[in-house]
Amino acid sequence: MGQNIHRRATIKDVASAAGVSLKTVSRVINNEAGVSDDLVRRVEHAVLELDYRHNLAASNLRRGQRTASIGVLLHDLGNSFSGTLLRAIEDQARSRRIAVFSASLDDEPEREAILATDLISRRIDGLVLMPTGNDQSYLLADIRAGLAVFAVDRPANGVEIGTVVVDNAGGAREATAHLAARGHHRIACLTDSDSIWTAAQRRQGYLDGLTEYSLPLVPEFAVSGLTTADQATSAVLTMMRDPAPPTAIFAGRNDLTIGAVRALREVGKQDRIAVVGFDDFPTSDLLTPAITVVRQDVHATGAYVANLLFARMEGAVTAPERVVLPTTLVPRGSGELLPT
Amino acid sequence: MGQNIHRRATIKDVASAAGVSLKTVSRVINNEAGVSDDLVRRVEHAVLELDYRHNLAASNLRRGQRTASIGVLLHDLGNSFSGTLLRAIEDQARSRRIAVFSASLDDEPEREAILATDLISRRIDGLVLMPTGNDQSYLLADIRAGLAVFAVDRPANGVEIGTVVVDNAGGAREATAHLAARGHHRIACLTDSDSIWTAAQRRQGYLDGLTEYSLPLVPEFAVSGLTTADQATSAVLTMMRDPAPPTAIFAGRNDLTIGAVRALREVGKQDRIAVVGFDDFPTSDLLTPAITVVRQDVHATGAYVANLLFARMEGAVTAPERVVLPTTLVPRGSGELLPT
DNA sequence: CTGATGCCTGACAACGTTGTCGTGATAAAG
DNA sequence: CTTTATCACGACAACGTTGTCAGGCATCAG
Repeated sequence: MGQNIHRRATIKDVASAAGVSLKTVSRVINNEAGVSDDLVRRVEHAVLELDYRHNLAASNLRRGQRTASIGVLLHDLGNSFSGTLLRAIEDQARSRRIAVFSASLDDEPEREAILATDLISRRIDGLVLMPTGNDQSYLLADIRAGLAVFAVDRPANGVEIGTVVVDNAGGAREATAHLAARGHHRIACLTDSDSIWTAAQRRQGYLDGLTEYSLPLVPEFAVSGLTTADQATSAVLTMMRDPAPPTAIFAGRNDLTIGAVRALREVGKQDRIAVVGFDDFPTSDLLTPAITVVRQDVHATGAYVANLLFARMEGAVTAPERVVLPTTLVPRGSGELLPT
Repeated sequence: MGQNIHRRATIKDVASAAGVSLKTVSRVINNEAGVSDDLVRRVEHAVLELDYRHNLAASNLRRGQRTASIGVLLHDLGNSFSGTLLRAIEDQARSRRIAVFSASLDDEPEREAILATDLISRRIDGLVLMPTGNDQSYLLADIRAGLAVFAVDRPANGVEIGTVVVDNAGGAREATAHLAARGHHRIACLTDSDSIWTAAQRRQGYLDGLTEYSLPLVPEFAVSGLTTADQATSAVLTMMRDPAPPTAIFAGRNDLTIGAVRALREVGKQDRIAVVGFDDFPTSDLLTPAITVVRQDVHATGAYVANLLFARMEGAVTAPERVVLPTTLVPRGSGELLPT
């Protein structure tokens, strides 16, 4: 039943307790054939007796190569987007008994490099990365050494790696067109900093939508650099003071959508200004009006990239390609309000 | 600049490239004093030349003991509760350069044991666990061997370990009292299965609240075993068909709250039936009426348990105790509706 | 010039495990 | 009864790293 010593039992301890050699214990632990039933029993008994726990690090060292672990570096594990991605990847990892290291990058390139190299020191077999810096070439040598790396949500730079993204520009274009088709001429656009690839793509899609309907771009209504819901709220409040304010808003991320809705509530215009948001959120159907969104299937994205990763880890040789998953516009009310 | 070989460089390779001994390379890598500037330069050059990456597994094996990694086993990394906990723990880990393994348990005891022992094989130094099974005694030997373990959100069984929970019963009691104080006599209660500790605690708090106001328990209104929002919706719809339906609802988890709100919308009673939910959610202020909730500070909980864990890992010796963090009732409207 | 002192450096063993190979015993075949 | 094949088991080295210790060299005091 274990003793009070602090040192953990090793196969050496198990071996002497069972009166066999190291190698025999190793064989029993790894379910190798060719050990008599009697010895198997004695070893198993000693294992329980000494609370022996296999040391995977030592095993991996000796066996070389694989550690059956991967790293997942995303924007912020606390938000539902990254959380859902992580969960989807984890589900694929579980069935293969692969352990998952995860961490948040918070859009800090330096952190990305530190965390990635730390994980590489731990000899992860694979890495799913939501690139933050504009240079991932530090991964080159490790990729050559056999590390499987895939980018998700955004492309990487300086390395040719497989990438899974959604059709940000297409979804944003569709959202904008959806509004324009209903007669809106002054459509605002809220996005995060252009240095964030998804934000830039969505803004571009918005511009495409305007072009498609021959609508002029009103620079004051196309605000980028919005990081938080609160910033979106004040941006919208500012616009609403314009003599000819927008009659519709395209919000480039769910927190910005929420910020925009708060602003419209504040000025009592939530039933008159149309809103389409990029990215769904749990209670979007419960707001009044319910929020029309461009939905991306985050879980599917995670599952997709995980499958690519594990296939590569299991030996598949594929050229690095960019997979673009589709988005879906979900009309719920807010996006179907007509201009007043 | 690296070659096309697949084998990774080891300090041995670096040593021969730099024309020094293994040990000197090791010294340079670990920033140990007592190496001449000339050799340091030569070694550093060889390190870059060969794309050498330190092998932490081998290092840990030799150094014994610590791996500077922890495990975090929570209910579901994809939901915001677990996600926020993970993020809070990760933030504490980061500053200590500790890597985090994480996984979801989905309330499956078997999975808990498998994942925990897998992580122990990898010699994690610490573990934060949201216990799922009713027996965590399998951790006993590892705790004796020095593994730091803390439970979060729910207590563990079969082991005496430090635990951080919120005042589920107190918060639920307060919510119920809040409604009763406004004249509600028929208050419904929606909770998950009693086998889930938090659910049972919240139900108990509800019962305490009824007792405090000398209200009778109407069994049909106190529904447990609700797992999903949809189940909450249908439970509420059923109640609403009662000749004397509840005038207020206490929902024991945020998804159940959302399910209840959907049901009330469906029967057009969202402005007449009061609702208080346990656990806040992002848009609770944007619904009409805005939802009154009992809030727990999930990030603080995670930070708290992480600090306990790291303090223990750094040598603090503390008796296993249960920390109960407070909850806050946030009135927003739905909980202040008066009985009709 | 000798001995002591200090600084660099490297040889070696060890961490816990497993692959390789050899040994002895037993069984099957001649 | 001898030869060969088969089987169970163990000795040993190695995975990549670092702690220990000893040796070489230069410096400095006597």
